Amino acid sequence: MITTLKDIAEKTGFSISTVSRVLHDKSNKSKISEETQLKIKQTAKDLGYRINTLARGLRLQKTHEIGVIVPDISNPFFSAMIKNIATELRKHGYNFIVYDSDENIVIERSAITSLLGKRVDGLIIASVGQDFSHLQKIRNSEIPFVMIDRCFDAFDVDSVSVDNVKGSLLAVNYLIKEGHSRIAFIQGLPGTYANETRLQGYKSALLDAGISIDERLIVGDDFRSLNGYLETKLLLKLSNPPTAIFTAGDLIVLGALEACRENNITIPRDLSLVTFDDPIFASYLSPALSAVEQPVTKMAEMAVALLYRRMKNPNDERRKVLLEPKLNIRSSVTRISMLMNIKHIIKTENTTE
Amino acid sequence: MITTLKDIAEKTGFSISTVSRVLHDKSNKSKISEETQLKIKQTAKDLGYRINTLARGLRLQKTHEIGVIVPDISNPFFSAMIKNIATELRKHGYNFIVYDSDENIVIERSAITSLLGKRVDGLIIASVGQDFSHLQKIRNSEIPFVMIDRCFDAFDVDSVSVDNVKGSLLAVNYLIKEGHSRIAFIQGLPGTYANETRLQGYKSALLDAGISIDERLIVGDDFRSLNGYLETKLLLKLSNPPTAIFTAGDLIVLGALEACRENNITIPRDLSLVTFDDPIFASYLSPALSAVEQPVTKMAEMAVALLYRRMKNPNDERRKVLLEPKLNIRSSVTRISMLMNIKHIIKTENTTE
DNA sequence: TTGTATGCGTTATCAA
DNA sequence: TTGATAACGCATACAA
Repeated sequence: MITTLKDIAEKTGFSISTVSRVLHDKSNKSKISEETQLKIKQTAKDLGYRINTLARGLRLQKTHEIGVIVPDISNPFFSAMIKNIATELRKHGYNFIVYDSDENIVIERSAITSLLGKRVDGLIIASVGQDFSHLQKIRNSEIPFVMIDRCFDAFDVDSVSVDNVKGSLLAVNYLIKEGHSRIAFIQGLPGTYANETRLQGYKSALLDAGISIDERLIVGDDFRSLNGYLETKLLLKLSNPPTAIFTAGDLIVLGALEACRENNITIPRDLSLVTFDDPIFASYLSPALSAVEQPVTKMAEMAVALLYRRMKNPNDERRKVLLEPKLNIRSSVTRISMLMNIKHIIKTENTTE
Repeated sequence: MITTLKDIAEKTGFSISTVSRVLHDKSNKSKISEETQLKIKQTAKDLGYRINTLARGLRLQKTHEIGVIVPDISNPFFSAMIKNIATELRKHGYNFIVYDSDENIVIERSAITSLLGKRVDGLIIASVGQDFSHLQKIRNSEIPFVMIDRCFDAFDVDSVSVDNVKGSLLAVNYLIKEGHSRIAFIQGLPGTYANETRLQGYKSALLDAGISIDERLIVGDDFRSLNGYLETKLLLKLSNPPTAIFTAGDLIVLGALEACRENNITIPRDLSLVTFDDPIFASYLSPALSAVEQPVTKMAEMAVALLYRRMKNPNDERRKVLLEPKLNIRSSVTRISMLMNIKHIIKTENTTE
């Protein structure tokens, strides 16, 4: 059987309250004799007592737990984020519970329900992000929460994300500077904050450079690798294929690489590639991948800081923090001239039946 | 305020039990009039009622939660494992809570305490694995649990892991077949099941081939990338450096690659490389990495199956499941002749000051 | 068909 | 210094 305070009380002859005080009350208010303390602590140990946090949480109306929801734990960006959030929360003495919504808003909703059912003291959410009606409800209740990475412009809550528009600008401007004008964008999940802002950056970079937007070069609908694979295959089949691809996330680019390899496309010779996100393995890929890096650690720190502030001062004004992205130039982009561009087109037409 | 059954009872005029039955009792035992049901359900919705799972768990002595502990969420192998466990548990209608022990046995212990405090119905643990006294306690209590990936031979519990010895044999035999005899092994955390079994496979492969073991070629002490980096640097400085390195995990090999790049070592020309674990990005690395693949999905399925079985039949005999590894040969290994071997040594001495 | 009463394990208030 | 008791929110045996 699982040992409870009652068991210890019966065994030692003291009351439940005394046992509880000895075992859990740090406040030192009531002085309990050394002898009693020792006896109780010893039998607690003997019986393998472990506090029931369900009961404690119920009684205290506080769990000291923070709920965290991310769209995909196996995405290196998010697993790094989780690690950093964990470290940060531990400093504040909080525990946390992670949920993976699998990029699925239905699962996200049930994750929130589940977390609120557990009466977590706060919530950090990287939303799938197509809709925020379910989040509106949280904001209206008194539970503190902050959004991270996947936010909504139109939704007034504490949030921290990277400046996605700027990140895309950095990447696409770089491609343009290297002579590219047919630049494709493989999107993540449409309608999500991360995707729309990155798309926006892509478009304005082109527009600013006087390059008109070719809608056939804006493709894809998912942040996972299969999407990158499929869309790259299709892009390569275009009669006038792009000379460069900019992908919206680190998993997408992996799929793109796979497609290129299958089609015997050598990067950067035949095709240039830049991606949003800069996973740990980017510099070891073949070729080393130029990528837009997000400040994950800082994002996690900020998110926890915002959450903590909101827990202490529930009525502070809400803040939206935008962090700086950074372009890491490696070797997946080639400089092209007009002539090379034409050569490239002819060649691609021949190789991809 | 957070809505409770009581609030709904007061608002509708029915008793708490009736409300509870309408909202949660699927057993259809007590017939409650359509009218009552509708009224209660409606006000529950209006008031934004969410069940308090702390209270329910306390009352039911069942939480329908499974605790999962892994040494490092950001390790692609474990994050993939988590995803698969999640999928599998969902099928059985279970929720789950993940903890990251950060390869730290102290954190692992507190994770277990925390999880048991939450009264999870079962536990799946990939232990840091140097010691199992804390796990012994769990086994002696009645909570079902299974170990995954990181097990203990001497500890009789349900467990599922890959045949690590065989995995190493596969990798090292392959290197030997390609002409290598000076093969280094960069370990993970010593004293852990995964590490010791992989080391054992490494050693017996060498011994079987009549190659004596050079202890200077067995290095490292951690599954993370920094370890791979440092040890590779040191190995390259040896007066008689290895012609091949076998690493114990996917993060280690990333560090090794970094070290090689910094020292202008070209793989596989100057050095061959094989690793345990086959992360999603292995085939896109430069060069594509030959790797020992673990059947993650099957491992997760088996773990959940074992756990489920133990929950239904607590007294079944305990099982240790060993799954088959698979060597994926790509292009990080070169065949060497005796002559090349000598050339290599001379060259390496020149390049690495 | 619905209500009453009890207890799950804990903490806090009040009393001794 | 210690104990009795109520309450947290819920589910269920038993009553009505």
